[in-house]
Amino acid sequence: MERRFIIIDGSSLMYRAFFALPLLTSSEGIYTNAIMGFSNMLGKILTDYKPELIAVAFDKSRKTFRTDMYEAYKGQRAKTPDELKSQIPLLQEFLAALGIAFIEKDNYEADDIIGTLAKKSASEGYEVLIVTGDKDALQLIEPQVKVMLTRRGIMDMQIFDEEAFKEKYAGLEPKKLIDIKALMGDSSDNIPGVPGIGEKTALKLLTQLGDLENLLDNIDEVSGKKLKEKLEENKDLARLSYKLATIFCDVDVNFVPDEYKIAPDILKLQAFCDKYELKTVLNRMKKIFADEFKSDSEEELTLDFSANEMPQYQILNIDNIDEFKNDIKVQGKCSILMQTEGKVPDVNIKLMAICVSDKIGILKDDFALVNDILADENIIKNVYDVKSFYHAGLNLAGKINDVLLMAYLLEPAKRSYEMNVIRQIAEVEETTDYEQLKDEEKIAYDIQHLDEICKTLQEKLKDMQMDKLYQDIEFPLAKMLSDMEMVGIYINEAKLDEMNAQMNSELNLLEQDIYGLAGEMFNINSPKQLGEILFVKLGLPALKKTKTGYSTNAEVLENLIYAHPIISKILDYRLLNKLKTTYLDGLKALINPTTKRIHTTFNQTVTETGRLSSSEPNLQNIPVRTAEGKKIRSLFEPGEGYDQILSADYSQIELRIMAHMSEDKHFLEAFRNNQDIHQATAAQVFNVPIDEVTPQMRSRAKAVNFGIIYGISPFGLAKNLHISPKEAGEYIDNYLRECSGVKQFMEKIVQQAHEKGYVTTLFGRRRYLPAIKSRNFTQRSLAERMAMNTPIQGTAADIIKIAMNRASDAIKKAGLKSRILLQVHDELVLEVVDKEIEQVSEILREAMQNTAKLKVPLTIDINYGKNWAEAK
DNA sequence: TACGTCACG
DNA sequence: ACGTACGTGACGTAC
Repeated sequence: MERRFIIIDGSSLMYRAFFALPLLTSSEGIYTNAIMGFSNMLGKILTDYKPELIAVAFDKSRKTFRTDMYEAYKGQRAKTPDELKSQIPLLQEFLAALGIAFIEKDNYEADDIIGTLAKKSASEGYEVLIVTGDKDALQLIEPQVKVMLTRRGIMDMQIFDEEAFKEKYAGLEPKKLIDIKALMGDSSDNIPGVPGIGEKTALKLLTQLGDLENLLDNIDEVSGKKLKEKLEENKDLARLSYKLATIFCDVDVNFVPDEYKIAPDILKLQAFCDKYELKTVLNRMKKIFADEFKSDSEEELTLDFSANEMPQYQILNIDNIDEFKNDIKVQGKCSILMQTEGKVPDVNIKLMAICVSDKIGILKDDFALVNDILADENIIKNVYDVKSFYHAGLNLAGKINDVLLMAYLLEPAKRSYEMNVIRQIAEVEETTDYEQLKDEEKIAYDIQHLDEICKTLQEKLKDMQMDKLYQDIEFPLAKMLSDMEMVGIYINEAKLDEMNAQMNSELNLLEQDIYGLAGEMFNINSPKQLGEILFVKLGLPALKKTKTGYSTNAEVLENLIYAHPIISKILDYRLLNKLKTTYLDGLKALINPTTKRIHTTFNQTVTETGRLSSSEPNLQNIPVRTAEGKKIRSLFEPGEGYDQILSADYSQIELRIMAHMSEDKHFLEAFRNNQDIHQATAAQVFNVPIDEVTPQMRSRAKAVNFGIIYGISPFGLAKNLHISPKEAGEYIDNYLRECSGVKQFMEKIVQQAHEKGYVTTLFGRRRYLPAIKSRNFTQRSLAERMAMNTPIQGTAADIIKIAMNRASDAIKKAGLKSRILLQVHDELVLEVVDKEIEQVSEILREAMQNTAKLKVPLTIDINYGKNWAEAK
């Protein structure tokens, strides 16, 4: 057995747990959310790591509460320090019942105790895992000491060993965290650091000169005059910071293994949980310590499990699978769930559950046993997230009900569609404390009601007339998206590296120029520091404020461009820095080492309008508008065996949909005659012949057309055109008077939203807008603009989704090698071979232009070239 | 975690 | 008097 010692930072984890959960109270009014969160975390660690020894360290001073956090806390009444402190005795009581050592020492922080214990136990051969929410502890990492950090909330953990640390901190050793802190400081720990040095500079200096002492001895070697001065002036402060940042590993605590063995006392635990009404905590702990408790009190244990209605399941294998399959064939349907691991295109199945009638089976390794069931087109399958099945290489046939996609269509405004959310959408009650279950139990629990959930969701879809939307659009699209994701897109890494080096040197020059013009070093990336420099030190006029300070966005800066030479440098710096960090660094990190391609995720259940979104990386916002940006786009090239990147994009699809829906006669006519729509609009609203429309008139008309799509308002248009709201209002009035069809349509759609509470697309996709009844002007106005925009944006999304399905089928049917790689809302991007270009173009025209029979034609433009930038 | 900023349609 | 153009995702800073 492994000798594993887990040391928990009680202070920081209580604090995290306190914030992660809503404020809970027992009926006697005692706060219990921190203890609840803490016990969840403890339970998970005990189950996952089964440590031999465990200890919880605490700050004796208990000054573990930063006022800034709870003041900023939103969504409910702010939590107070007293509410946290009152839960500390509960934690002590809880740990005493579990027989877990609780250590605190006068004048020492939890970190110091942890450091000391880690050092001593490691030297006696223990594998140490420190669990904390405080990054400081990373300096304690050694070959035998790892640190587990909580990220968001408390249950999301990340383990750091030496390697992981180096990856995060520019290859530096964990011990160097102290040197980093000594330079950059830490406001939350009251470590001053050297003013003007942030993480970026600290890492650069330490990579160059090793450690703080060596750096302070060799300040000459540092580049940048200002930086040198700063270091020179603040030597003592840096040394003091170093001391403050160092965790003291020589506290007077002895490491006696026996003191840290876990010795739970069932009666005490029961009394504790009864007193504070922590039933789920008791159940969880009983399950974990089932063996210990069995000998003591058999009865308690049976009582315990009757509290939860857990499904019974069997582990399936070659010997018992046939009976299961027989049942499925007789029923003609089954439910299948799985858990996967790995990233596209290397996805493996971790766990699979299969359910027929009330029988639940779990497969742990030989997943191929059910391949014939999956491929049987006579068997209906209920699943969750069909795209992940395709990712795992499974061949699915027969009617597939994906509860994820169905739930999204029913309620597209949900932030997530975990199974518990879907149960709620299907109005199926949860009969257990779901979050407390282990993986295997969760999947068994999820699958037992899947058929019932599915039936409800299907009925709802049918009632709302969205069953076709599921069957004809969203479900087939999942396969298409999976194919695109797995194929990925090739990016020229050598060119990317070259561009990165080039941008780095340009950024360094700009940085120096900016520091020179400002007269000091500061963090250009910090809007706060930048605002201070521009509007206080340099005394430039502050034109706009944000809720936290001065606004420094591009619009503000452009207005100041003649006021000071620093402004244009900052704009250039921002542009280049954005391109480098988001695109060059961001894309490089996501190149798959095996395929050398980038595999984005197309999210099918994110937007409220029905659009797709793309993430990790987002390939729907690759630069195109500036010359510098186009260089990034030019990195995307056809992969091996392909000749060109081809782009097919809809021309003015949203305005065409608006024309169709509103039946405005001017728009219908302009599109039917294939006119330049903005020019035609200008002629109409400015009442001039079409060939007398000036470029300015056209660009104003264009802005108004955009405004119409977004849900027009004088303020928005005024801002966009840099005119007064009054003047903008006149434009709008004029426009709506001339285009009365548009006006009627917009009024009708807002009225419909009021009456029904939702708006729909041409294909029946629905978006609820409850705020439309709000008495708050801002919220109601926003809902009204959404009511106008969603049918247009959403219909465009429906149309391109259908087109993708059709195009993909046609390409497959024609047996072509060319393939679709990306969708960018109104554009499809393909890699093609030269000899197929004509045929592919023909297929795309047919698939995209004839998707929907609108009252105006839908047209596409096709372009191709040696890279994505040239396919324009 | 929240905010500001900026990339795209 | 109020105070916004619609829909996204990623990065960096500061809290």
